[in-house]
Amino acid sequence: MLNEEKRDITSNKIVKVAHSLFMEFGYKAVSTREIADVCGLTQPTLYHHFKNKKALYLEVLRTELYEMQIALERIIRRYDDLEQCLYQVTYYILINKPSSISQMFRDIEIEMEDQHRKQIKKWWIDAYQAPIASIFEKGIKEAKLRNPAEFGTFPVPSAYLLLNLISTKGPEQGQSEKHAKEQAKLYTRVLLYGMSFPEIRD
Amino acid sequence: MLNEEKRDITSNKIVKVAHSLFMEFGYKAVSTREIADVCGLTQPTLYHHFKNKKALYLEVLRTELYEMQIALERIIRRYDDLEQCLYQVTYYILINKPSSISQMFRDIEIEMEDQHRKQIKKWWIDAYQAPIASIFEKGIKEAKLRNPAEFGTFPVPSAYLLLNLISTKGPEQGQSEKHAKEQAKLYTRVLLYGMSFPEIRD
DNA sequence: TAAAACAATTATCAACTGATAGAAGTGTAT
DNA sequence: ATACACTTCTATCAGTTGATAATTGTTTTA
Repeated sequence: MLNEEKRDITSNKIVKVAHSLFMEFGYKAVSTREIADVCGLTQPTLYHHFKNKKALYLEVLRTELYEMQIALERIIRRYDDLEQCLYQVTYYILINKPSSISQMFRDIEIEMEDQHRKQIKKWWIDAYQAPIASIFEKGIKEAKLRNPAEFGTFPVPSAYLLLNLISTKGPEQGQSEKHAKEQAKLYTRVLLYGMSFPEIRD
Repeated sequence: MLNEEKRDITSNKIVKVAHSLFMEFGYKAVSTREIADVCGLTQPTLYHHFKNKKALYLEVLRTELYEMQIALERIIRRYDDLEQCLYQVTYYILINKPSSISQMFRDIEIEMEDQHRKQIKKWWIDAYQAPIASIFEKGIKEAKLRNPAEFGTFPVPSAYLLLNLISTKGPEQGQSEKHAKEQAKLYTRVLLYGMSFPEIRD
């Protein structure tokens, strides 16, 4: 095996393992030794591949957010119907991000320095905010959604409404594969149509 | 000053400080020395008032959740109208819990042992889930909300819909006092009436 | 094949973690 | 005033943290 390949393989494995650990337990709660152990490596080896723990976390975020951006843009391109599109996006995030978004926010806010935060924010906007906001923007243009000026549902805040619904995991909500479909359906329906009886809206 | 008073004062201060630190940075990221420093005490003093770090965290949760329970029950008793009640509850949580709920979930899930988790879950249900679910239950009984069997909006899942909307804080949402009112209004309206044009609902 | 480049190791570091023991100080009660 | 209870302190512990230096072994290149 070439050294170049070897390096890539190891680096990718580290990033992959670090990703799952960081997202589940948070930046501070995961030690570099834990990551190395799961990878079958010794801890100093991580420092051969990444400058320090923060650099590794940054790389985790970069790959994570880039993959999400590609996936969401593909879904949005594929589905033209507003409700269908929202459902697919919601389902994809539910399946692929088991409760990692809020953890991410905290770690970015607390553990990262300003210089990195700006870079991460850019990645975040490209990956989540912009794609999802574009769905709502289209819905508004096509007059399928309420007047944002009256209801406060501008594209970007609307994107966060959806993301908030998705991202927090309650103390007893497991995320099975079929349950995710039901949840995605519920989220999109409530977001679009609300919980009240349509007949008695004043 | 009586020794008894002194002890209570110190204990309360520790709990109060620990509360703000734990909720902002998470259980693992906050050291007992940090808590002691903010209290103007030395670290071993904490161990005179609490058996260990976990016991302190438990006490923090207990007081926090109990206060929330009292407050929510009071609000629900006061406001009879569904929308008004949801708005007030949302506003209260937004003001008093700056993004601490999701952090709490994580810490309970990850850092606590099973025996404590069950106790905490009970506190949680009494403080958040049951009161908020009761609002939706009433709305369903009064036929102000959709048929849960068709829409999936049973009282308890509905409560989590609201809590999810409230609890996650995006990467750029500050929580000023006036902004909280707008946000609370937006959340309740969207939850009840949805984002779509009422006219073109099929 | 020799040497240069590279990956991964062992050994180690200072700083920090939660936690304990025992002394010192402070207030209470007889 | 003396004895006691209680609060807080200093000193210290073993374990863990992120990080570095020097070494070993492997691969690539000349």
